[in-house]
Amino acid sequence: MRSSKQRDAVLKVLRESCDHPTADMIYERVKEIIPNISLGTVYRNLGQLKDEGLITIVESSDTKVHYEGNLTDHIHFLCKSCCEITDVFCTPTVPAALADLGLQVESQKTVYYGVCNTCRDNI
Amino acid sequence: MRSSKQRDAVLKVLRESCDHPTADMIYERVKEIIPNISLGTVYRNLGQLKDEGLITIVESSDTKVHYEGNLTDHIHFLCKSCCEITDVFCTPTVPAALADLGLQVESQKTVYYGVCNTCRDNI
DNA sequence: GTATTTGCAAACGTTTTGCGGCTAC
DNA sequence: GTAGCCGCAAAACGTTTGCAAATAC
Repeated sequence: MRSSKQRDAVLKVLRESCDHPTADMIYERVKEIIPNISLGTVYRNLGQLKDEGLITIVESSDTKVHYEGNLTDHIHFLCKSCCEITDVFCTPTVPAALADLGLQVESQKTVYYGVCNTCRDNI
Repeated sequence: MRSSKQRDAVLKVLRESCDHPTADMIYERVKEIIPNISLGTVYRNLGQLKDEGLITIVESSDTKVHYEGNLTDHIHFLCKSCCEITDVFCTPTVPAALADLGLQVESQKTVYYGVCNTCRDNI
């Protein structure tokens, strides 16, 4: 992967974003640095950065894909009403930490990542 | 919400699916019950069933939306390789339960649901 | 010099929507 | 009878891709 100012700008924007922006939100922000960047370039770079493990995708129930530039270990609080995701940095007892923030947990969903047995056998 | 055989069929298919099908997967399965159902109807009913809380959306990193008809409390194991989601029903120590299934956890992501402070103030 | 990246625009796949006819109640 | 639902098809939306020019090394 060669260096490019477009990719640097996309990564910089994502590192400085504490929300979980979609591709077009990132596009709008990157345009402030490189006004003539194209949306296709943003998508291509997001894909490459993801493949390199420099950014992650936030699992969402949205049609749009949400990106995350903060790789620090943390969990997400998702508002049922506005769907906004609040980052919560890990503490021994997460629900207690959320309660301190005034956030009342109604339900939770946990996703564990790894390689399933079928795939492991095929590699 | 009035009853309709189309919506009943969509719900039945989802209740009997242990994978986490997308709208067009559901469409294909419902067509076996109601051959002339249209894709638009499937989408409309999925939206209504979701609004009624009878089904949920699986948070995914996909462009397509995945649906879930199993409302029993459980967590998801997502394969990094094939992206397939395995349901794991709750046990006191989840990673141990996964180890018993031969699934090695590399990382995890937890999402808590509720209503954020801003939304609570606006209601 | 060449392999990678870019901007642009067209193509693609998923989801939503408008419409006239049908159905449940 | 009428409000809600349907099938159909077109539109809308997010994302991907092909191409010729520009760029990094």
